[in-house]
Amino acid sequence: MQLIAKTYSPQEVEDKWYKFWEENNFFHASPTPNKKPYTIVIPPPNITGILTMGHVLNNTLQDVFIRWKRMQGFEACWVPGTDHAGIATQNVVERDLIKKGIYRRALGREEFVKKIWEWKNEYGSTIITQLRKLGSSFDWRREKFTLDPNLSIAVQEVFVKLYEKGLIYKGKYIVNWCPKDHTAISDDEVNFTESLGHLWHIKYKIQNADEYISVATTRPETMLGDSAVAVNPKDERYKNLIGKNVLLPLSNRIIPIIADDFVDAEFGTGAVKITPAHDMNDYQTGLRHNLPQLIVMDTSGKMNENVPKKYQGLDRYECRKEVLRDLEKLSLLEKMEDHTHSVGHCYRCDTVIEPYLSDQWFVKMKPLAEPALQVVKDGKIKFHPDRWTKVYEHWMENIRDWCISRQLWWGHRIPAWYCVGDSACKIECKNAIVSIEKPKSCPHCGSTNLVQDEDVLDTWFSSWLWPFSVFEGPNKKEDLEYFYPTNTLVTGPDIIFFWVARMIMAGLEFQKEIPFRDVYFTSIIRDLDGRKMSKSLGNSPNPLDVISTYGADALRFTVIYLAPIGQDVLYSNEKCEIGRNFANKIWNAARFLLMNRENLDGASLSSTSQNHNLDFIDTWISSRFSSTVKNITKALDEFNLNEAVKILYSFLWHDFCDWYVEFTKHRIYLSDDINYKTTLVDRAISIFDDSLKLLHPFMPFITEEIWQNLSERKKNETITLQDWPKWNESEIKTQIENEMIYLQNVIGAIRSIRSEMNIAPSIKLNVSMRVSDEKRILLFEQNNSILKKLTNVEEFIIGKDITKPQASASAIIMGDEIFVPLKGLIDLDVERNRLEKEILRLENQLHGVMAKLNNEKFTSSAPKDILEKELSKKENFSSSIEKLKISLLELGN
RNA sequence: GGACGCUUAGCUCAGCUGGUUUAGAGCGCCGCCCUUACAAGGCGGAGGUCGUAGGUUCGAUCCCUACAGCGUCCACCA
Repeated sequence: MQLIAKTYSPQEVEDKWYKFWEENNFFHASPTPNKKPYTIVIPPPNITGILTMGHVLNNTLQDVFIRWKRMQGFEACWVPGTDHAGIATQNVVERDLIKKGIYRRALGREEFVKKIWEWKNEYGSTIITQLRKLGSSFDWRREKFTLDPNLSIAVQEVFVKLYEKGLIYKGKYIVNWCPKDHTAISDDEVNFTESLGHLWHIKYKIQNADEYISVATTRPETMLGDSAVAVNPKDERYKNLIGKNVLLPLSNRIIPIIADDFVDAEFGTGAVKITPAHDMNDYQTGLRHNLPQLIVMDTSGKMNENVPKKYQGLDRYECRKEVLRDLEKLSLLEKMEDHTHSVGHCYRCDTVIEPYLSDQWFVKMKPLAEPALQVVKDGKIKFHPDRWTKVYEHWMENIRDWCISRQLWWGHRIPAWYCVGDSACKIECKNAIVSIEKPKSCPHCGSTNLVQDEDVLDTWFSSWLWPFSVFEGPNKKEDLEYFYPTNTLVTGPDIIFFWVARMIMAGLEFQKEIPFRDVYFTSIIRDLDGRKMSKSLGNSPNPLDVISTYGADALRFTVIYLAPIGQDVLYSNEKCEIGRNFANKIWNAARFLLMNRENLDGASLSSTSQNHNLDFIDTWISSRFSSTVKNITKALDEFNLNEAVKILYSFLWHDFCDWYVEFTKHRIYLSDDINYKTTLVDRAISIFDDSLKLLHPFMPFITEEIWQNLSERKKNETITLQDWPKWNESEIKTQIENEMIYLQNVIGAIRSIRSEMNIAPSIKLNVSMRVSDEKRILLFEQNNSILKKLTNVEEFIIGKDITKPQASASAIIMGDEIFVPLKGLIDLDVERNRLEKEILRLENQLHGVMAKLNNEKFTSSAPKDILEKELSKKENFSSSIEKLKISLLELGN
């Protein structure tokens, strides 16, 4: 007997078992011909990340799938790893260095990258190591990092392939520029937030006329880069101005008034200033009208040399103030109104994005998107919940090219080279040479003076290869063949475009096969007020603290218990009491069994125990267990872990502990037969043993701890590798389950009467029952002494023709009448009240049934079985009412 | 502007393609119990006209329409 403590202490067992699992390599998977693979790749957390509740949910779900499949006999492979996270990491390390007085630019690229690697080697595995605390059964031998040499080669190969296929191009386009991070970011990395701004109306003077045209803008400072003023061609107000020029204030440049359909005559003044280098729409308009693209800011968002001297060097917002002040002085500011609009922010640092014209690399997405759209439409890849497929399809059908170059130092450098040549240089030499290796010389002029592109690739450009790049290495071919495509991807819906969609494209393009079959989109964890967990709000609990107070199992169980598929979860630490209390319940069930086992020690069991027939309750619990296995397996197959955990909770707590153990307890106490007792305990242990297996994927630590103590185990035996229980359809016995419901109701009724009549638990009662059915009488006889224990009844008098004792409380259970003589124990008014209330309730029910039955349309068109059910309901209700009325009458006498 | 989701007990949510549930669970609440596994527990109980208004149907928490509130995503916003 080792389970002595009355309450379970996770802290004392969790680390021990993780170490045991890891040292025995239970989680390692390798291609095994006679076993089916089941593969999950972790959504690689950023190396700068710390463990959040989001990670907890995400990784718990994956671990449940993996552990379950492993027990089902699959070669289950869960690949751990981390993401280099370009901008995020570079920022973190740069900030770190600044504290030490070291500056990135002074350090130089090579040294700075070296510093990041040092940082990575020290802190980069923090988060993934923390996942051990959660019990995650990763194949640690396969841990990967997106910047590992093998994975980097994969990135470069893919880049070259796409380039050669014409799907990667370089060009000057307007992109989302982050002035703080000094890099372009993709459309998807921009967060729009509504904010209150202003709409300024500025007067531009028409050239050679004493007339003005007013333009409306939210960004006056960009007027320094204006190339035109546009109006709608149908706008009567401005028709005569089209083709004329205006004098751009402050810069005093002459720019044309042009007509373009995109201008909405209703908005603002109906005239728009066009700044092709600093606005997405204006950029397009500029192309249509062949307008000059004047860049007026530098990469930090400060005004550059293309603006009048007084504005040069000013930050864009300071410049705005100056421009407005100057316009005011010139009386060119017609009016200012409040205007709410959405403003793009950098998803990393929240700085306001500047649309910025620059040289960038892009991936042409349409050709990649088409097959990726198809596999989802065809159901080859399924989303759970399904509604995300619509979102996916919409995005894929309207996909835009992907800007993949980043002006950072940390990441995969673009494998493109430029001739910076010699005197012999030709125009073609300026073109990029795309190649994994540095070319020996320029193919055009022969110069050996070549430099690599300064930019690195978007982090997602390595992430989208993750489901197959993780298998890069010496066994690449076998591993890929065996483990790819992976089975299930578990991730948040927030990265459906960033990551999920792109992985599908990359899988199909480079492996000619989908990367995974099912995508499980997790819930978003929020606080009790429904706010997203975030560092700045300080509302995100540290999972490690939660684990140390409640235990990893409790945390795992709780998040799954709280997270139905596709719904957000409102979480607070206190909710972990659900999991903790459940763990404790399991713990005590184990204590009960083992204490009894110990008391019986010495009794031999094997041969004699076989001689004892199964009691009613044994058949019942087997039936319940089989249903439970069946239903849990079904729920897991359907990705419904929340449902699975509830089924298990209810089975273990209510069926097993509340009823089966309670019955068994009294069977043990009532018997003198040591063999019988031993049989009972062993049966209970056997069912409990199997139940622990069902629970193991959800609560790996406590189940291992108990399982190891439940019987003699061989060295290095583990619940982790036990077979997932199978159910036997023939053991599911509806008849038995109904009989049990009957008994539960009888017991419940007696307890209820006792409680409502305020009869002390210590007072023994006598109970008579008028039972119609022979089988039920038999059932009573079989369980008589246990029923007496469970209800504290002195004597049951059961029969078909029982007369109601005087002054007794009564109740009706599934047609049978039960009488509890009260002989002065209580005020009969209480009972009268109780009966009247019950009669009223039944009468209401009957009323509803009669409404249906009196409706001819119902009786003529309802299906037969429904009709019969209503008829039998009617019978039951009216006979019950009658019986209760008689009881009520007798009470009055 | 477009799409999606949510609205059921005081709180957080189930209710899986219309009649088997007398609308359930956990927490909270009320009452009784420290009964030899468990007070992180046991037993009993109160509490809901299933967001509003229509419609389909013999029958609607469930299907349809409109509306309201909350939330999310996409697009656009001079």
